[in-house]
Amino acid sequence: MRWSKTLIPTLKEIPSDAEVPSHQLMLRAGLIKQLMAGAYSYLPLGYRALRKAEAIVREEMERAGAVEIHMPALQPIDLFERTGRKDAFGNVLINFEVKRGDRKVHMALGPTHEEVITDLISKVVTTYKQLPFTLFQIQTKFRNEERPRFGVLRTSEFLMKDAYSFSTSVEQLDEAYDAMYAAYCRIFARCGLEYLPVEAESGPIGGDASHEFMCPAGNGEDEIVRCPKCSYAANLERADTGRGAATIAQPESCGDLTKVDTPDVTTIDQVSEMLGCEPQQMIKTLIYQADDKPVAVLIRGDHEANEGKIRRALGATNVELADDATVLSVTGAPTGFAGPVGIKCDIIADHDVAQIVDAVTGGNEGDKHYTGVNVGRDYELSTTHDLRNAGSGDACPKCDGTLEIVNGIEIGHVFKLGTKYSESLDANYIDEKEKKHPVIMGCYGIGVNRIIASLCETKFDDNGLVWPLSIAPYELLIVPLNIADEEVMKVANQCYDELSAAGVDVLMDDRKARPGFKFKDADLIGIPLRLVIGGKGLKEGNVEMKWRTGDGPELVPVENAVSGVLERLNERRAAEAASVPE
RNA sequence: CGGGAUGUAGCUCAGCUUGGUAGAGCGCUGCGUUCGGGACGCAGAGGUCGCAGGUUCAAAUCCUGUCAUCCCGACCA
Repeated sequence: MRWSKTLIPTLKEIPSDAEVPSHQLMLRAGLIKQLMAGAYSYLPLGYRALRKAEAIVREEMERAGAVEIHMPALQPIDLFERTGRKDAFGNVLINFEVKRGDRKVHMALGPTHEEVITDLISKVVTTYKQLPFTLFQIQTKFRNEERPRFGVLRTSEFLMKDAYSFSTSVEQLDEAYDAMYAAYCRIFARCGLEYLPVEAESGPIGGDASHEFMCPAGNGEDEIVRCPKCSYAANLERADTGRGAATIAQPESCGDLTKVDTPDVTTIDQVSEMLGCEPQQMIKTLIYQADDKPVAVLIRGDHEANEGKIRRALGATNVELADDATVLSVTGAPTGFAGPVGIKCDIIADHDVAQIVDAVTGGNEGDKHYTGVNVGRDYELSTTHDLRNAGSGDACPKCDGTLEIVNGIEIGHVFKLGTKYSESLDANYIDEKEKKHPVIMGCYGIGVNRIIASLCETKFDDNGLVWPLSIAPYELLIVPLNIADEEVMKVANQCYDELSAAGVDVLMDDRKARPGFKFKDADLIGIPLRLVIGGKGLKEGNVEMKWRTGDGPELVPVENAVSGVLERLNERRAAEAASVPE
């Protein structure tokens, strides 16, 4: 492609409404242009990069045995009503009514396709002989994000690869899951991304039923807990701590249990300020409704409760904070004054709670708190659990290391769904004995735009983008320094023709511009290899080659220009391929 | 949905406090000189100052409303 024939509107200055690196660079390098919050046009360079990522995703899906299909983005709303996800999605689901003759049709723009594909399967699969298989598609998804942000990192319309596996047994599901997991590792490695598979909250199936693939990045919206010493990594929701159950005994010396007045003071911060104590001296008492049974959950004041852990510790299927009426009936006080002393329901506590000597808790009476609360004397515990979010400094659950928290961008997610959708949408098969079973499903998503955005967010320097060869919009940039010089243009055109014919993605900067101008743009758009053809070099019979991040240019005789480029590109391709796991 | 900020030329911004002919740099067009890391000169084009009301003889500037964008938080199958 000749620069003069395409559209690459580079910007010298940083647009004022871009804050994170990927947003700034994608705008400056002319990859994208905003239409509205959360919706961007992809310009030629951006779209080429996106399509290269898409091609890699497609290749690896097929290599893993998945088969491509294409489903409608328009979906009837009743599918979401049948799975209960119309309410679950809430405002995120873009849905509307359209008129057709004298009736109205209520439809949604697909935020994902579990419903549609399960409905499809329910209509075409009848017997175990058809299973297992995995289908995938690469398609635009729509989600009404409450707050789109960070340029292309979080948008209301985005390109997603979504795959779904259909199995008759857990073993088949595991096989499909492992194949997708391996394919994801290859995809992100081929895309030149740093990635980290982390354990994720897996819902009712439990076990290692869900992994998120994260790209570590300071501006990532997700928090990852990981151990620098071993390979343990999990998202904040899911991360275990290496703490064991506490020994539960009344402290040897402790103060008296005292009830104090704390009018209208309900939060940890307010109480600690009024009573002059630290939050870690306090016990947060949260009243949860666990499958319709109220339970008091004790967490140290400075910690955050983790509902997934609470649910697992209680063996409950559903856990949510209790309403005010329940709180009143259990504690005898309005919300904000709950405490373990004399409470009228079961109590479970986090490990750290049992260690607190002379704790401050709610008084189970309006406008009252207790001080000097001690386990064994003022309330009883039989054991303790891990009920809170892990934090930086906690012990690793897998080794003797110390956990740290890093931010990341979620670029992929693999998930063992089980029969949630097949049951609600009647996707069944019959086994050898003609017995009917719901199909066992898995789902596997990749945000294709996020591959590009994550690269832009993590691979750049002061001068601009630094693409890996595999995703770069063009592999080679030919820069004739003076387009008025016939000899220069002759060589440039010849290289362009021959390299294009050899299958190289070539961009030639044929603009009438001064060399410095072209070099700046070349760095900004970050094409990996640069071939500079100038009058000075040609006099000596040379052209120049330079990698985007390499040291100064390398002189190569004109006659070796084409073969030199091909050699270098092949070497780089091989080097990039070498980092891809089997 | 709560909190904060910003809307003036394609981009970055000044002008607003104290109302009185709409500005700069970059970019763009033409001509000329240049030509190895965002050149220079000359001549130009380009803006209903986000939008709508109001106050005023007069509003980019003051007031009210509204819309949009960005940031923080809540939310995120």
